[in-house]
Amino acid sequence: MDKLAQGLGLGSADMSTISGLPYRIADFEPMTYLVRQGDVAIHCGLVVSGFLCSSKIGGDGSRQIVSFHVNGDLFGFQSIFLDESDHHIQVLSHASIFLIPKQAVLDAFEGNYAFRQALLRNMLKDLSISKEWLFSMGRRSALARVAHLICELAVRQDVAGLGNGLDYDWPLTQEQFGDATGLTAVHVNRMIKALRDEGVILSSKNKIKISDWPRLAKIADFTRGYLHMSGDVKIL
Amino acid sequence: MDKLAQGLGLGSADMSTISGLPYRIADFEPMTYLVRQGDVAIHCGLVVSGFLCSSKIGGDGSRQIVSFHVNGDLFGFQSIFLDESDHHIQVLSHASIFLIPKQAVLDAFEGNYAFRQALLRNMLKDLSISKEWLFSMGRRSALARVAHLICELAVRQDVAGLGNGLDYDWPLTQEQFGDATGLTAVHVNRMIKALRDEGVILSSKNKIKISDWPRLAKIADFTRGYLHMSGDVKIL
DNA sequence: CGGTGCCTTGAGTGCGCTCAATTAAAGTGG
DNA sequence: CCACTTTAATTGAGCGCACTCAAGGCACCG
Repeated sequence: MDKLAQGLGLGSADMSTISGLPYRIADFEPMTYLVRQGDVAIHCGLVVSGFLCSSKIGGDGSRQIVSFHVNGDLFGFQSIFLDESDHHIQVLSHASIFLIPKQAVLDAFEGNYAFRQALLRNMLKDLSISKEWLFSMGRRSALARVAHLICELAVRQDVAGLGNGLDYDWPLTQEQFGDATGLTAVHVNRMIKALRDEGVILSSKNKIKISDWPRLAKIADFTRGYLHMSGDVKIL
Repeated sequence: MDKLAQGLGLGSADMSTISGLPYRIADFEPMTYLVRQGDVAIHCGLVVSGFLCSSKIGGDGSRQIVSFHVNGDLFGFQSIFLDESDHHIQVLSHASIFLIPKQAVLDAFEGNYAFRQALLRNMLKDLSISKEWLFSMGRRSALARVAHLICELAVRQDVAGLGNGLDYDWPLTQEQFGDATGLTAVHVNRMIKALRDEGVILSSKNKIKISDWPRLAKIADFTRGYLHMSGDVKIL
């Protein structure tokens, strides 16, 4: 619960504001969908623990992951003013989620200073990450994109209190990795191999260890500014 | 001024809230930068008239446009909680802009219901568009991406009260078009030619006319849901 | 111990890029 | 009003990055 407050950028004193909401906590199995594209979403969410993604499916069935959600992240707010969700929200690991009814979110947004500020910060961060991803997709090579996402998740998982800085649980299959970077699973595999051969990472199925952060960051053209993290990051 | 209120989704009664802010209106020449990546931004903005873009420059100098701003759009809010801007904001046409000091934005966000709601809607829209662009960049072909941006700008300019639905002023050079779609100017040129040859658009240097909207939307895999427009659109 | 998912690697193809040259359009100054 | 400059659009030729299709390996799980 304290980690949660931290993740939201709230002091423990403010936590009453969050726990004052008519939330309910629910646990989910890996690969379950919280919201499907086209559904009418009734809840917004806050990740207590676990790893989620939002994705869009195109007319021809192709899939693009558009964001990840880790501990402390708020998500699902686009649907506040939109009846049908224009994206999926999917749990990728075991996860515990605060579910907050849409109307309660709007009420808290109006009535609760700490929540309002937290939501604003969260949305600005989300927006900033989206735009960095846009840059990645448009202008970075496959190798740089793969390296960049590894860097981003290292920092975000670290800030979320997971893993050990340069050494963390890798939450994605190569298929999902490809869906997030706009690549095919096959090509993601080759890029990971290239990074391994270069000696900048060590990876096994569910783990990753960054053995040469400066070089990886260089390959990725990674700077953490866009993550809007206030500090307390072990890396760099 | 009424168009402005409309763009913000505010009734004319609420306009006092906006004009109560300590704004100043400034006019800008095409191609001027309002904010540069790395600058400390002191203002946020609201487009009264004109066409702007936000862009990011990578370590190697490559450029990616990450969003456009048309009449009624609020922009530059990422810098509220971030000292240095992580992107450029550039005026592409002659433009009139409300400039609102950062602190006044925060004050209005706390003290002014209409402004708070407008900002929330604006950010959700911005986020939603970013994610649609991510899908475009990751999963759509060059032809579809080009077609998709033509569709998006048609609808947005239409809602902003510009142009004539399917017939509007095209605000971008092919270089900029490429920067927005993650393509080179040369390839954008070829894709436009393909759309012209297909008979779905007519284009001259500064104008575009969509001669077959259904087929263009089909090629683009375009649906306007993600634009969060409440209605009043001539197209479709 | 067979099944099933995921990772890995190879071979060949094509989309979008690079480099380069030409044309068209829009200023700009004499 | 016309030479001159500059910026944008257009088109061609060739290349390479990432894709597709395909086969095999490895680990986990019934």
